[in-house]
Amino acid sequence: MTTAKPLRADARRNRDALLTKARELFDGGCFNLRFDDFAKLAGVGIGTLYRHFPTREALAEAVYHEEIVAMCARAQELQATLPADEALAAFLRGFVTHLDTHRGLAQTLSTLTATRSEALTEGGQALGEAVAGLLNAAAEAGAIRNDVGAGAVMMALHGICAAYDQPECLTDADGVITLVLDGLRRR
Amino acid sequence: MTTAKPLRADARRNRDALLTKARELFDGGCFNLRFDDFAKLAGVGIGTLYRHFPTREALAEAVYHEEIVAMCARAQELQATLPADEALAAFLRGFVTHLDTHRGLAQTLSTLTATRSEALTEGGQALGEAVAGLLNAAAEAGAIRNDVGAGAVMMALHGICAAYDQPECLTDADGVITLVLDGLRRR
DNA sequence: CCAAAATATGGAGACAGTTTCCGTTTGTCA
DNA sequence: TGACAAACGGAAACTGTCTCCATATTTTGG
Repeated sequence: MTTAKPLRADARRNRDALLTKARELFDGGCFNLRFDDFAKLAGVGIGTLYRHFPTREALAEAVYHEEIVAMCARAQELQATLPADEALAAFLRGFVTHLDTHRGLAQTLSTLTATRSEALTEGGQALGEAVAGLLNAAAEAGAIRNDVGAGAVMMALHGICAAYDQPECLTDADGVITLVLDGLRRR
Repeated sequence: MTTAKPLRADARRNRDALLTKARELFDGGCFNLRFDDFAKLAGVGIGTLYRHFPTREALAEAVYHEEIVAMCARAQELQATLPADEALAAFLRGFVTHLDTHRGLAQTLSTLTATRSEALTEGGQALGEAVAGLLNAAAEAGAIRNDVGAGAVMMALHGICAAYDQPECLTDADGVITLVLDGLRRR
């Protein structure tokens, strides 16, 4: 999935420039900038922009994808260095923190990707698997119940992402995580 | 908020036709139908459509608003007829059920309203207050903890709404509700 | 019941953002 | 270094959105 296409040097350069600029603008909260202006801002022609990212959503997806990959890596890392239940808690809390430091990005991505796409579902799945890994490990260690799946936890996270524009959200986000962790604890 | 404008007979008729058609189409999953085609479908001119609902989002909001009003009424009713903790549980479970029977609508509304608006926030607040009412009653009755606010529960619900397009969602949605209810229980 | 006033209608056309297309430029490989 | 392939840029065509106003409908008051 990562290979299969040896991109020409300038093409890669442009693609990266677009992606970088996109992340920057998205993080700043610009989600409906004119598409051709965006090309200008990134220093490439409109045609080039379109060749790399046929739609506004494709661009968002690419950024989103990078984000997911980083998240999954983090899950892996935590799982390898902490006890199962701590890894799970750390991941979930870290998720909220990350979101909080990239509010703009989160908000923009959730807006821009509202029209569900294949790539998006796929990304969600990848993240879901990472969460499932954390949950399974904790369940096997006897630290949490095993009758509620990773999908449920993903939904809760999704809720946090989706709501990330209200003022008091950090408190509420923490509340959700608390509810999820407490709800998961074997009683 | 409900009064203040005695609408002319034909105006009301057209408005209702638009709203009804919108609900029907949204429920069927059509969220990016051409706006002028939509007008034709509802049997009115484009100008009329625009006069009543200046944007696509305004239309979505109107439908969303009706939905919220119904939800709030339900909360009120449950609260009046059941013990606090049962009312809360019934409301949350009912929420999922309702969503499940109107998948298309839920999905469309969440897509269409991704660009947050004032009216939307307002609607969310109304629903949030209804949930807060249920929570407070249950907390006072000593059935649940009181250190997690309604906002957190709202976020979880939001997550359920937002994720409502995956195949296995009912199970996961139930999982979320279970986690929330168990997480809320005083330990 | 009718005329005047008020309100609403519809859709042609102006407009803005999107997307295609192709002549030119840049990179690659032998 | 030359020839070929890949990528570039942006003018122009296209597509959906939204405005505007002459026409039609409803309401009001005499």
